[in-house]
Amino acid sequence: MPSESELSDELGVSRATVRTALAKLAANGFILRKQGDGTYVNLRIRETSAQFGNLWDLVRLIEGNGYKSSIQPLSIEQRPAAETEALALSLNTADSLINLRRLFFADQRPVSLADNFIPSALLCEPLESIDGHLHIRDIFRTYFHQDIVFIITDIRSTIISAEVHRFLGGAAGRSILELHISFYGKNNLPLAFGVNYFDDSVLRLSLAQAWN
Amino acid sequence: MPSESELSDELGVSRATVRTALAKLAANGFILRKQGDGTYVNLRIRETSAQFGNLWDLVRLIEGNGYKSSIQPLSIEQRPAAETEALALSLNTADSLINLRRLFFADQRPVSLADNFIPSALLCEPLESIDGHLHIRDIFRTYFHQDIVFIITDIRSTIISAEVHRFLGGAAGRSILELHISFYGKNNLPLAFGVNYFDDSVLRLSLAQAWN
DNA sequence: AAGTGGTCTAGACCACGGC
DNA sequence: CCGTGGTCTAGACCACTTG
Repeated sequence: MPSESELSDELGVSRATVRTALAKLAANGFILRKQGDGTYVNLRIRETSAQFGNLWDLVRLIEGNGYKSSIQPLSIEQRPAAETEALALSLNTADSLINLRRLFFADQRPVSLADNFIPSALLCEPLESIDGHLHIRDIFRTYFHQDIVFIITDIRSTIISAEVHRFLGGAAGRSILELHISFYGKNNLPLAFGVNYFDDSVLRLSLAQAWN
Repeated sequence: MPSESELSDELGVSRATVRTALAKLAANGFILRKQGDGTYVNLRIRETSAQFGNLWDLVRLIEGNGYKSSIQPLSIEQRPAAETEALALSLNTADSLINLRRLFFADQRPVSLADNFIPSALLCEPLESIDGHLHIRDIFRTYFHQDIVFIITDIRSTIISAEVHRFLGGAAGRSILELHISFYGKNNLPLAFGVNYFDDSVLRLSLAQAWN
């Protein structure tokens, strides 16, 4: 690629501006930079399905693989928290939580069963008004008046359970990815905990990383 | 956290310098920033085992989980490439490649079997001189005179095979993570292809991401 | 030696959030 | 309204790679 000075001349902006733009491209793996050498285009980036910014955003991941995404809400229930759920959400056992269960499709094919657990105490609108088709980000904005600031994801491997198999289909007893996602808002407040059963035989989860 | 202006005053540097430093912290999830609001410390970052820069760097991942890492070389062989291997490395079928097989330990416990495939044509030193205890980065520097510039990783889930089970132990028939890693050098040149069988019951693979 | 990206300064204005 | 981070300018020097 042209050097920073060439770009700033051609585009009529300062070199600092060019640098911030190139830094964003480099952070997502689109270009590779080396001091004293130059800036190079990553020709393999199209072989990946995710970038760091959108990782674990199922909708973008499905569409990054070239499919059309859709969400089917399965159930929205309110019930007392089990011990592990309470722990993840900093709740007391038996505090009320909302369990939102949804199925994500790539084209017409189910690729992920997502279970989300949210403390009932955070709800600002009637439970019945929740639209399960929305992106989790918009669900929090609209019905909980909270912004998701960051998430922490655990990646695990598991054998598909009979219950999950009912929704995802395919071979029984095969292994799938299990992503445990903790959602946090401002002040490091736990907003939700999610378990995603993710069929990696349908959807590739791949990403590029610069090394060193 | 203090604002950018406060930091630049207190530290006696320009605001631009403060910004580049904070940007690096934010990219790795250590701090969270919001325009018009402020900069906040991510109190949960210690619960993660990986940052974006060191993801899929097994040595750092093992030590990030609090273990001591060690590498046991199992075998270094030279043989013709099978079809899938040739495809991944842009070789012709039956071109010679080097198969480096190693076992990674966390403390004394095996956590990952790593198979790496490298075109023989890239080798610059005698095959026998290769030290299998080294980091893959140093193996390429020393024996192939190449720098790894970026990698692309596929994350999959699989049932542990009898062969892998011999090395990793644990319950037979359980599911593990299978990471397919392509290593690239300058000019988007494929340097190597690796398959990592990764026991996620021993080592947590978790990371933080800012959202939006 | 020449050119690259990396770091840095000392200013300026803008978009956004909270009060 | 004020303070925050986001963007931008027009310079400067340094560290590194390559021919």
